[in-house]
Amino acid sequence: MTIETKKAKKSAPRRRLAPEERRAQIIEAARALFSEGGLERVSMRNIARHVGITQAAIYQHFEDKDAILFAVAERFFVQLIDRKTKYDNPALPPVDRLRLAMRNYVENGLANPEEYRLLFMTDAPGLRRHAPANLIKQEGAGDASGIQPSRGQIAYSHLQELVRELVENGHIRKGDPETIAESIWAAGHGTVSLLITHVDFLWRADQLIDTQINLLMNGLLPDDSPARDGA
Amino acid sequence: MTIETKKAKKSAPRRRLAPEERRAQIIEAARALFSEGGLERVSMRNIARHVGITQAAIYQHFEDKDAILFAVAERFFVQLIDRKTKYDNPALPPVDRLRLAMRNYVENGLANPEEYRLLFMTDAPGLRRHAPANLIKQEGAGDASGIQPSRGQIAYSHLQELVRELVENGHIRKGDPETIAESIWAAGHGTVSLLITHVDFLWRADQLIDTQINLLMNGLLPDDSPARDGA
DNA sequence: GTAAATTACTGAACAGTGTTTATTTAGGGG
DNA sequence: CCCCTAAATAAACACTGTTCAGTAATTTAC
Repeated sequence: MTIETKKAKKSAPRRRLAPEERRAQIIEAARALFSEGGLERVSMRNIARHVGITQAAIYQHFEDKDAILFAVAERFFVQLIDRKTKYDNPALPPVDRLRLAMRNYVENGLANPEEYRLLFMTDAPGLRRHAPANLIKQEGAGDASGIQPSRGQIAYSHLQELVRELVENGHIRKGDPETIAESIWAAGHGTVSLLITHVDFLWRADQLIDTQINLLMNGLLPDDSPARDGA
Repeated sequence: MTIETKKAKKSAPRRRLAPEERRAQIIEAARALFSEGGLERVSMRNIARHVGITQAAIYQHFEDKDAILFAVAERFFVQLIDRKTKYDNPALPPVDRLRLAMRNYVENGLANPEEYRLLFMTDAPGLRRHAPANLIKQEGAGDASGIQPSRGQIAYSHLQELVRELVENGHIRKGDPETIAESIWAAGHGTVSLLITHVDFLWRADQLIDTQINLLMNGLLPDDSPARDGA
C-alpha cells in the first residue's frame, strides 16, 4: 500500500530466443487459438500472452497478422496433399480417382472448418499478399516462370491434371477441362461451405455428400458408361 | 486564440427525428456503406457520421450492429423473391423452371456480393439472433407453429416445393427431395461463393455457370429425358 | 398556456483491436 | 571483456462496438 506499489509489478526477465524457435512458438500458438475459437480468438495480444512475450515482439518475426495466418493456413494444404497421396492410387480407374478426390476434399474441409473458412470463404487480400503467388490458380501455370507455386496451386493442379486426363481418354463427356475442373471444385466447395456455415440448418451431411458426388458424376459420365448411376 | 477556443466548437443544434424516419436513415446509410465497401466499411461511427448523429444515438433505434445488418440483409431475400416471381412461370416445364431458378439464384448472388457474403458465407450467430426464426430452414416448417418464417425460409421453401414436384412427377431421377434440394443449393452456392471470393482466380464466369447448371441437370434428369445434355 | 413526463440524442468513457515508435537489454563474436 | 546486433519491452495511436449519465427537444396532461 506504499507509494512503492507502482514499482512492485516488476517485469519478468526478458528471455531471448532464437528467431526460428520463436517463430515456431508463435505459429503454434496461433494455430491452437485459431482452431479452437476461429479468427475471433486470434489477436496479437492473445498470441503474445500464450507465447510469453508482448504483442509488439511478434513484429520482429512476422510482418503483420496476415503473415501469421498465412503460415497457419499453409498447413491445411499440406494436409490435403498428404491425404491425397495417401489415398489416391494412380492404378485405380480414373473415374474412381475423381470420386476419391472429391471425398478427400470435402472431408478435409469439414475436419478443418476454421482453416477452410479462412482460405476459401474470406475475402483476405492481406492473406494472399503473403502467398508466393496466387493462392490457388496461377496465370500461365506450368510455364517456366521463376515463381514457385504455392501449396494451394499444387493441390489445384492435381485436380486440373486428373480432369484433363479424364477428358482426353473419353472417360467423361467432352468439354473444356479447365471449366469442368472449376465446376467440380464449385460443387465440392458448395457442400463444405454450406455445411460449416449454416450449422443450425438440419443437414443430413453424409447423405448430402453422397448425393452431391453422385449427381456430379452422373452429369459428367457419358450415358454408356458402366460407372453411371447408383443414385 | 483566446481561452474560449475550446468552447468554440459548438455542437450543432440537436435535431430530433421520428423514430421510424431515423431508423430508415440508418438502414440506408448502412446499406450504402456496406455495398460500396463491404462489412469493413460499416462501423457505428461511420453510419452515424453519414446520418448526422453520434454513434451512441443509433442504439436508441437498434439493439446492436447485427440488428442493422440483419435489416440490410433482408433486402437481399426480398430481391431474390421479387426476381423469382418476375421471371418464374408456373406454366413452363418444371425442368426449365429449375434451370431458371438456379440462374436467378446465381445472378442475384453475383449482383450483390457483399450481401451474399454476409448472409451465406459468414458465421454470424449474432446476425441470426435477429431473424424471426432460423435464417433459412426451419424445423417442422409448414406446420402450424406460430412463428412466421423469415424471408430466407420463404425463398428456400420455393426450391423445396419445386424439387418435390419434380420428383413426384418423375421429371427427375427419384431420390429424397430434401437432399436433392440441398444438393442443388450447394452447387449454386459453390459457384457464387467461389466467384465472389477468389476474384484473382482466372474464372470464365459465364462458362462456369452454364457448365455447372448443365452438369447438375444432366445428373438429375433420367437417361430418357428429352431435356438432357446440351453440354 | 404552462408544467411534467418521455425519450432522442450527446459526450465521455471502457475494453478491445492491429500497428508503430523509441528504448532497453540479452547474448554471441571479436 | 567489451561491444554490437537484434529480440524484447512499454507506451502510444487510431480505430472498433458498447454503455451510461446527463441534456434537451418533443409530446402529453392539466
